[in-house]
Amino acid sequence: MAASQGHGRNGLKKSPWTPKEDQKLIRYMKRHGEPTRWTEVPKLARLNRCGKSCRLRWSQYLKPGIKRGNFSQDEEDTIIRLQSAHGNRWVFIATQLPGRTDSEIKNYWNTSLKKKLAKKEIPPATQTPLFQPLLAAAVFLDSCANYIRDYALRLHSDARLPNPQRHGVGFISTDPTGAFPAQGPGFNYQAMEDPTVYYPDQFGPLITNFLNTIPFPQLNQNYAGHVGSLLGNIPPATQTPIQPLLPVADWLASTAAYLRSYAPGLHSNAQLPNLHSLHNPVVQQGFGDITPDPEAQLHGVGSISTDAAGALPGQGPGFNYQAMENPTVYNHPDQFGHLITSIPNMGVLIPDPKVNNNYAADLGSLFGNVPNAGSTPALMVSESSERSMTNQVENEMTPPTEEISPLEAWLEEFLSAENGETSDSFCGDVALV
DNA sequence: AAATCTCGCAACCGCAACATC
DNA sequence: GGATGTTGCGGTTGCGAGATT
Repeated sequence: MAASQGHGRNGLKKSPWTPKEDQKLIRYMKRHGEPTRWTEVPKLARLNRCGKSCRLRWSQYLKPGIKRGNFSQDEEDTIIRLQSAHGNRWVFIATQLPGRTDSEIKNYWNTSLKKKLAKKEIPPATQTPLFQPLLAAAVFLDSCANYIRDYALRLHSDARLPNPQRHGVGFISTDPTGAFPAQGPGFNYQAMEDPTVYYPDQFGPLITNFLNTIPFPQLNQNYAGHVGSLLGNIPPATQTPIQPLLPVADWLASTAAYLRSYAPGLHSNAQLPNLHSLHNPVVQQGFGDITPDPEAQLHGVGSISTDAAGALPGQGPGFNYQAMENPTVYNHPDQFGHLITSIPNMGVLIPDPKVNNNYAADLGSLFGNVPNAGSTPALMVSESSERSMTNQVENEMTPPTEEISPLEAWLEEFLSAENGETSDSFCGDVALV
């Protein structure tokens, strides 16, 4: 233990908990439930401990439902994946592993998993220059999605837009002081063009804060434009607000999931086919002395992709960075489409074609900031497993449509290419911009 | 058998954020 | 608005059991 055996300066005990102490604490918790002030607990439970120690003992070891013992392979995989994507955010990681505590996961990581990974000599993805910006973007997109879900679900059925005809774009905003007088608690749906309609725009500062956290000016611009256009596409007159809001949240969450899934795949020895296409000093600096391929200028967009079978020749293991518009740059078919098809439950897709286009354009901006990314398979990304709740609500609210979406059309085309037609035709279709 | 090493775990520490006075 | 108290989180440390020498 970090502290010396026995007692601290204030006379409180600082040593391993005894079964007798555990029983006292358990008894107290059974009688009174979780306290609002832990500092009161030692006194009331007659324990010679500080409140902090009691809280820790209860939340990490004594609380019912806490799972002890060896981690399963599934749990291990989850920890590795989440740690890679989110860093040492043990509390968050613990929420994905029912019954496990943040402390236990942290210990397991520090004592076991880290060493295992080191033995495999996997270069830490966190060292790559793209890693942090991608995750920063993912975190923000997730928070936006949560915002939207949270507020959408709180909407009353009689919630109304302040003046959609006049202001055009409705926008979601939070008001820290409470609700609009005429609307449900905690929810504003205000005109973005005219933030003074009800209150000063609260969303602006949020975006500003976010933009300051990531070193991708192009992403920033595209993001700001994107959010506006995304929400601007909502036809407010024909639907209650909840219907368009949830797909928006879906979109944001799926984009975040996409970023998270790719960031960990980056390796420090990855090579870019076209460094210049990124137009980003952070990335260029990070990749050091790699000489850009002048030929690659033609290809425009570099895109991150994984190769299920291994690496492309001359690149790092498990990582491709290839030109998306021209998958034959390295004489390999595009690996990106294959990866996407491996995502479970793909097919629950974003309903608004405009959203799709914006989405693809946004990805383009992330990976190279070139126009016309709209025909790339990036359109297809959807990780529905992370949004089951939303889907459930959405399915209840939205009547099923018979129309085939552009995304589904693309998927059919892709699958038919996979099932017999030459992969060249598939790649060509996808690659054309 | 004794000494030493290694490793996992439990507990504490320090800091930041938040709440209350 | 500032001071003080409380909580939550990630990092660190030392004990103790088992393995190795």
